[in-house]
Amino acid sequence: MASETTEPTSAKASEDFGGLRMTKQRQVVYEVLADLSHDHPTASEVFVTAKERMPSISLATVYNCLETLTGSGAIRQVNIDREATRYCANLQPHAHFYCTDCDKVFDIGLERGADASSIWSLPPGCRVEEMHVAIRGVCGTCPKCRQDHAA
Amino acid sequence: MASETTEPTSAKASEDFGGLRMTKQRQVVYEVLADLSHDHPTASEVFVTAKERMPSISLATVYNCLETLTGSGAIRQVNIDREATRYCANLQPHAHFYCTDCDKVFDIGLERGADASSIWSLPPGCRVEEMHVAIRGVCGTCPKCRQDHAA
DNA sequence: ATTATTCTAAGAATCATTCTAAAAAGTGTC
DNA sequence: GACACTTTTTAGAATGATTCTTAGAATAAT
Repeated sequence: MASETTEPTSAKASEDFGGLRMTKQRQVVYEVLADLSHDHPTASEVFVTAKERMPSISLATVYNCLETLTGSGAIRQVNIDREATRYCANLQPHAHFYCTDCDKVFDIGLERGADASSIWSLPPGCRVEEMHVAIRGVCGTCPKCRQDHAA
Repeated sequence: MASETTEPTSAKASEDFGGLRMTKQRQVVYEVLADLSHDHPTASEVFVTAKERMPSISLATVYNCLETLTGSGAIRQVNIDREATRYCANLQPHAHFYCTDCDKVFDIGLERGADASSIWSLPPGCRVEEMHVAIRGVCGTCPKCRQDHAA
């Protein structure tokens, strides 16, 4: 697949994402997501913004790209209940807080030194691959909350 | 079931579930779920078993009942990614472990004394209503998983 | 007993997502 | 640069879990 002799050919941004081919569409989708990451956009929302930057792109392609990027570990899926899957370019371990009032999703970091899996009494022999923490609640004053997490 | 001493009107099992009317269908759905709770059945799976006990029941009614019971806090929803919602009669705080190998869902209890929400640095002023923890991995306990480990 | 309210049943509708088939783009080879 | 080959994109159809709708049944209130 990826022949790495010397690379005077086309610059391969693909190497950043586990050897997958970095097409223009994937680039656009990734950039849109990185830009909108705080909003945790759905596939449709990514599509809207991606289309502004590349009018020819299709929804199916956005789905394909999001799946490929997720598979390569470049982005993460966020599922809150059974609502449309949202996507997130934040790769740090974090939880998601869904405000039932303003309908927004916020990233919640770990307390320093905390280990999210150690509090669960997992049976011996089982191997954890992924952990998704979704917290529902009310964020209080929504504008304030948004400010607090804008960083 | 409900052994009230003096009750002029009809006995209300409803009082057990936050004042909602305990119809026969809701009763059946709840009992099915309590019986199958370890399996974390989907609505369709609940429907199959409920239909054995009450052949006239419809899928839409099972959905309605599950929603009502969830709303009253008698049962809980379990969502793993965007797969069909599963239901669970275990009301203790617990996480769900989804084995990607054997496709089963297990309840995972908290380590004693642990507090699931204290490890997250939640912004001040926000109120947590619910917390869903989904862990993906390989359970290593089922025959299939043990076989895969050996291989 | 009569009326009002809530619940159930069956099927249609919805909507996010996946699939399909064909065209397009990229890759490697001469 | 033209050729065969693989991967990706596109557009629309298909899928499947869930929700909606409407009429009729059951239950509660008057």
